[in-house]
Amino acid sequence: MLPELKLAPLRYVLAILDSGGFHAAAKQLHRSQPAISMAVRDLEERLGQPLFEKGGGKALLTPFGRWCEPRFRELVAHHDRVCRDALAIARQQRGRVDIAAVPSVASRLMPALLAGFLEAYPGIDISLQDGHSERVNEMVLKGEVELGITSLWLPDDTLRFDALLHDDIGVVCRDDHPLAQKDALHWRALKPYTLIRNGTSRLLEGSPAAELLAHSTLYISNMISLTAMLEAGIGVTTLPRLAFQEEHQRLRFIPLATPHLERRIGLLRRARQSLSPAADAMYGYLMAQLEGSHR
Amino acid sequence: MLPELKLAPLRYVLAILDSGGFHAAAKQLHRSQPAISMAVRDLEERLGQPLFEKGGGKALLTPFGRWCEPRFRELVAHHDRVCRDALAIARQQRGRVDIAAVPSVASRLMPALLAGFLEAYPGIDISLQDGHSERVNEMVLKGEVELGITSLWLPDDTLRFDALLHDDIGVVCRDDHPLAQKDALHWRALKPYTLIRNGTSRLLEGSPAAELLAHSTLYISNMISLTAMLEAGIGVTTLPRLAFQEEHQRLRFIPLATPHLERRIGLLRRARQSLSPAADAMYGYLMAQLEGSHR
DNA sequence: ATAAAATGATCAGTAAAACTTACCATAATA
DNA sequence: TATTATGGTAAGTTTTACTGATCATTTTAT
Repeated sequence: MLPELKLAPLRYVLAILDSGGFHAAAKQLHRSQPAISMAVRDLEERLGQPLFEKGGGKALLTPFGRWCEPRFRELVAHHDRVCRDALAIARQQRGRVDIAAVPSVASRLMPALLAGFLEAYPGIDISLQDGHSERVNEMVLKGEVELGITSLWLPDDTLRFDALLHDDIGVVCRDDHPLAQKDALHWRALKPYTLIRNGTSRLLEGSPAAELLAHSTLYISNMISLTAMLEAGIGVTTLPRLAFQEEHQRLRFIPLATPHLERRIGLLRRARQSLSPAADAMYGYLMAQLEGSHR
Repeated sequence: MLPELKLAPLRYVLAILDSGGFHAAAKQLHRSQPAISMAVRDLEERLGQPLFEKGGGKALLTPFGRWCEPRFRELVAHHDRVCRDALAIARQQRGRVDIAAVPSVASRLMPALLAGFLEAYPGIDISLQDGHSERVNEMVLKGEVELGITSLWLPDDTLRFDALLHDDIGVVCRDDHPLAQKDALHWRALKPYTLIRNGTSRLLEGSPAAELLAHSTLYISNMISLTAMLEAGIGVTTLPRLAFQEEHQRLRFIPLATPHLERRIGLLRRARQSLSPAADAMYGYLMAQLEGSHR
């Protein structure tokens, strides 16, 4: 029914018009002149009407050709636009990544990392949102973000986790607390004190130290509230080192030596789903930057 | 630099998405399945990114592929739109003709002709304007109209004239005028009477009757004014038969027998310029309708 | 007026592309 | 576990697009 107008002949026609003749167009397009003639003739046959006047020695458009010219230009321009945009995205010169990270990573690690990424990939837009690890997990799973930076939650065959760094668990208390002078702790050393649980406390689960959780009666999810509690000397808590905010001068972080606990922070992505070029750039960048640096 | 995205592979991709698989798309497109696979792979290589997920058995888009899909659809749709419109014009199902005609033809011949044309070519828009032959000539020459219907003015090698009909020159006078009873006239019979010249009077030039013009002191260009003058009995005039309005009951048309003068009415178009498909339809229609009918 | 140079068209042969048939590997289905 | 999907691969064929040589006209220059 509809003949297929290939783009090359359309370009030939436009080149003829722009350069003023078949020979000039041929040179411009690095083709032989008969190639141009034949392509134009084929195009005219498909359309059922000549585009160029046949008589004179010069290449002049017919009225039909004059009607066609602007549409051909638009169509070719449209093609080139789509082509250019697609390539820019494929080449990671443009695009967008949506990332989610646990708050500690988002606030402690990402600023420097994103600054470097923004410089390396100036055309890529980034959206970063934080959430606790469960929420990050869910966002990746639901496709709300392409990449998550989190501690591994539930190993899932629809998700893929690539470890980036290990983050030791420790105890945080005020500097005048009896524990504050220690260099390393055994979990039993915490038993006499009030333990404030927080969002990261479930990292203790499955270890001997889990016993502490059972005796804890205070749970604070918000990090700001938690540090306020600790600064008020109400109790102690456990935190991964990365989640410990060093700028609080009266708080101390003491590594938990026995059991040695750590969370594995890494990149989370859907397993059977490839990344967008922009996300792939981010993925590669993060892997390269954090490879070995904190392990 | 920019790779050329051929339209066929884009259609393949869309067909895969619409039909849900490579095999189904192949059947729908009347191609073999490997043809689809190879075209898609080639397209992916050109873009530098896969469009479909490789792992699973099903045809699922990558994020990059999801970005591409709507643009591919738009591009293909754009192509089809241009293609369809161009074909409609080429096939004379749509388009526009601008015509100019001398007033007599415009009012006496064109109504019936255009009615027929409108029926035969329902998609074609027509613009008809009238003007004296010199003006029609100029409009065709300047490209203001594609076709003129006029008596040949100056044979010009940039214009082409195709005769349609011969229009006899005669004398017009009131029914009580001495000449009104004659069947045919010799030019000298006019000498005693007041001759009113009009726009068609120069048709007498170059004939013996031209002598009459020298003695005429009244020139009326407007046909309504001219008939009013004739009805008032002020004088007589010469007119081609087609320009004589038979609905004026008190006016008579007497053919000029000696010299036998006629104007050749025909189609005027630019010589070295082909017609738009719509104008070509009009040209062919008019030639067919008037061929022989009035000659 | 004549020669020279330019225009686009034509034709045969060739290189490139797109496609088909046959077959393979893998994943979902019965 | 056999079956029937899926899509991928390879060799061979058809189709398309192109080149090089040549021609007919028209325009330009002498």
